[in-house]
Amino acid sequence: MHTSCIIKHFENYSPLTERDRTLLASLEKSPRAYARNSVLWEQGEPSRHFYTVSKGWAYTYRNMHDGTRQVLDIYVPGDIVGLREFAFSHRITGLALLSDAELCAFPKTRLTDVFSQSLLLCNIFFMIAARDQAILLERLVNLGRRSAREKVAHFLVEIAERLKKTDVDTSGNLRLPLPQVLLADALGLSVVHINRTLKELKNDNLLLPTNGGVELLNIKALEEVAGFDPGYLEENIDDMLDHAREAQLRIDAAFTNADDNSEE
Amino acid sequence: MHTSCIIKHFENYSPLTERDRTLLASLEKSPRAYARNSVLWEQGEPSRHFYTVSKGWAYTYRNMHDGTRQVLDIYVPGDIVGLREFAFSHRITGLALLSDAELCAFPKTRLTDVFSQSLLLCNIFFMIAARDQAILLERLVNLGRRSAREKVAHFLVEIAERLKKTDVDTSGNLRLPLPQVLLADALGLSVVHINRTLKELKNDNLLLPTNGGVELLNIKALEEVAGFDPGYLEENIDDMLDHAREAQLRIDAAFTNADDNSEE
DNA sequence: ATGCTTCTACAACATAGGTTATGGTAGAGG
DNA sequence: CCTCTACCATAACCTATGTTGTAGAAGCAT
Repeated sequence: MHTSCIIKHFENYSPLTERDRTLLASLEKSPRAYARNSVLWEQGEPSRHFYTVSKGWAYTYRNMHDGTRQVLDIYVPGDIVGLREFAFSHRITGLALLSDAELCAFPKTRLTDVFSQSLLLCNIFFMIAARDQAILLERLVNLGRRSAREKVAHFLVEIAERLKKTDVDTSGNLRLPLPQVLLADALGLSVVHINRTLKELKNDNLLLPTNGGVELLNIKALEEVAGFDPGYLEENIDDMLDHAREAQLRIDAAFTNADDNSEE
Repeated sequence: MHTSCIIKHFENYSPLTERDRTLLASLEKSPRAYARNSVLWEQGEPSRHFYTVSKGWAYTYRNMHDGTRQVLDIYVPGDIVGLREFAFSHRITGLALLSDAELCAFPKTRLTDVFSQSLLLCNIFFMIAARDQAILLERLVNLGRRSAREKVAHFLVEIAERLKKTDVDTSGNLRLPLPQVLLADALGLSVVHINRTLKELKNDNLLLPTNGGVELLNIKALEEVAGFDPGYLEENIDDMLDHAREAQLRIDAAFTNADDNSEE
């Protein structure tokens, strides 16, 4: 039996009890493979499932009326996709793949069941949502108040940083499978200008545009260029999770107590 | 005794049981008044509380190294502030006021307690987080792929739309207390260009820059200019909440059962 | 009133980034 | 092998928006 990708992901945050693990596994259908450039859904379609990315790269986007598009976020292995549609019956963004990938679907409605059965998992889900927000926030800053050069550097560095929490190999030079059109649509720039900017950064020996992607040569220096401050990726959650774990124990105790009594 | 502002806010989403109401009220200290331009916190400070806005306007921002700043979101009465720091021990953005205001604080740590005691409230909190994300997403699109004119129109219209769900009077012309510097910092433009753009929109009879704010004269036409699609503000959540309510009933039943037995 | 400060207004000039166009390369598929 | 399709590269030219600077109006403290 394969190791569930969502369990692996959650154990990045906190050790899980056997019960939590069973619970998580229960809401996961087996992973499914998709080809590069597949569109998993378009904006407007009904949204009934979340997905976890177990292999490969994905991105969400929004098509504009004038034919342009905005890329909103990139997903790497271990990320959860679609959480933000919790409050919506329809997809508010499209999802497509940057590489061949494997994703696991699980139904939205079962999320509340999980909440009811494990306080710890409920808290972790909430934290993941908070982290997603922090990333979007930083992306906002990026679009609003940085030059093209800084934008590109910051975007690349952030993704490199996120990859570190993954089982993707990040030793040596890192190659990100991000074509220049995608960078343009993510950063609100034109492809031409992305190209100009990459050339500049290449001349400074910071990166190397390769076919269909970018190879990072000097992450440290890129962080410098970007004015990158990793604070928004470093959650500090142990307090909260301890609290949740204790509360869970109290609940369990109450239940067991009642059960014991009723069995006497 | 005053009506809790957070209860009012939550009842926008769903009717609450008496128990839910008590629970919510329990985590709320009484509202406190703050003066216009107060800074409630700076980025980097420890974050121990959430706030609900019961009166007035607030905004979050991020100061950049080069002295510029990015305004990230505006808050109107009924909004919850600080949820995104759930996963962080420190503030990742600053919070300041646009007008005299009243806010209620409640401690972060108690949120997990609420989660454990009411599935419905837990779900509503999650939905609010999802909605916040949807708003940030739209703001991203705004910054990435729209002209100054569209940006301004979209931003103003969105806020007008959000005000409708509030007990603020939205009949007649709406005056938003947003100075031009704030618009600039929110939309990634210079004050001068904001000024130019407002002048244009004023010539088209769409709005009227008033002292320290903007009066909207023709929201319909502004929506046209912005290409505004309100979908991202219209959650569809009844399914999820029904589900949560049922699950809560099942849990309660199990508990009561056990209790009854133990008291026999 | 007097002077602060904050916000608005507008002009002249500068530039980052957009647009259009053309050509190149590498892989995918018949 | 040839064609198609992605993606990349570079050039010439254009414009939306930024920068700097100056000035006036409105609110606020003394």
